[in-house]
Amino acid sequence: MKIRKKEVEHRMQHFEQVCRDEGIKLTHQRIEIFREVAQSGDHPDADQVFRLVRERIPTVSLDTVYRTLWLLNDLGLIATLGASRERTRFDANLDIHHHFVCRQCGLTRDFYSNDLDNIALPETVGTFGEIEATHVEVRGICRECAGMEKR
Amino acid sequence: MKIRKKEVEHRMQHFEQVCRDEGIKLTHQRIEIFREVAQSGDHPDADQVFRLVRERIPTVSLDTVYRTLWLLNDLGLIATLGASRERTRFDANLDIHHHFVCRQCGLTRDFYSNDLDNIALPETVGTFGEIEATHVEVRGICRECAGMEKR
DNA sequence: TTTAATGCAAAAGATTTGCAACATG
DNA sequence: CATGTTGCAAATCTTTTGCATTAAA
Repeated sequence: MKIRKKEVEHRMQHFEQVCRDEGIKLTHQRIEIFREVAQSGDHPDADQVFRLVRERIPTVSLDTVYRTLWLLNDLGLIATLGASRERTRFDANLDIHHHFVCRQCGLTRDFYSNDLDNIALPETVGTFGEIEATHVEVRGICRECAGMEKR
Repeated sequence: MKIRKKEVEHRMQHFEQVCRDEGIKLTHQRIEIFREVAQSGDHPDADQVFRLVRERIPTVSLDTVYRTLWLLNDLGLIATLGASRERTRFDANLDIHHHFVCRQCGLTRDFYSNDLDNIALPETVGTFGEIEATHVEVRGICRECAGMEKR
């Protein structure tokens, strides 16, 4: 899935602006790495970005791709899906439930809500495939990481 | 966070029943590995389970923990959080949006909904920490994996 | 020209696999 | 007792890091 040209251009401009503001050098590699993520609607992983960028810059290295993706993430120019940088976590709670996840330490708490269990989805979603489960993920900062327990 | 004893016992019984039904041997290791996940409300990763189980079975190995966790997952006795077995994926879409994720191939599609952007959360969630973002994750099987495009 | 960024190679980390020894049903 | 399961060690795969070289501002 490709993002339309107009939107990609807009994202590129925002990226260049932020880099200039932050005093971050606009290298050939960074521009192409950002462009690949910006024009893809497929939420690629580091290796996929690497392969795509390599078509245009054959000498690019995988570690530069990793460094750049995390840099872009820290600059708020891109985001990670799900609980990033985390390993797979397991859960024996098989009841329908939802999650609060701390973006700092990864702490995850279950919560329940009949309202959320029954939320209506837009029809578009049905066109993607067969829906099996819907769950709400709340991201934030837990009490401990926020220093709330000290007050 | 610990799950209450009654619920843990219930989970253990279900686990033993499923194993018997499936002809899967109830080894000392499997029982303790399942017990650790069943009694933890912290959604541990493989290494955390390994450390906990090792306190009771000092000779247990990490690879047995991995094998067992995936077995339990395949049996539907436990689940993984987020897009399991997947690497970190990146997204340049910074607008508020939600995701449809195929549990088979990992395909991820964005969708939008004002209703979902503004869902009300139960008060309990606020007690976990500071809420920053709420997003809905729909899990299912995409058209291609379901073989829907062939019909 | 100055400083930050890259590529390389190696290290570190996480997860998986082959196989002989062992425990369960 | 037969077969599935374990532990070990090694392999594999992913991600990160140190450092000399190179390129951006």
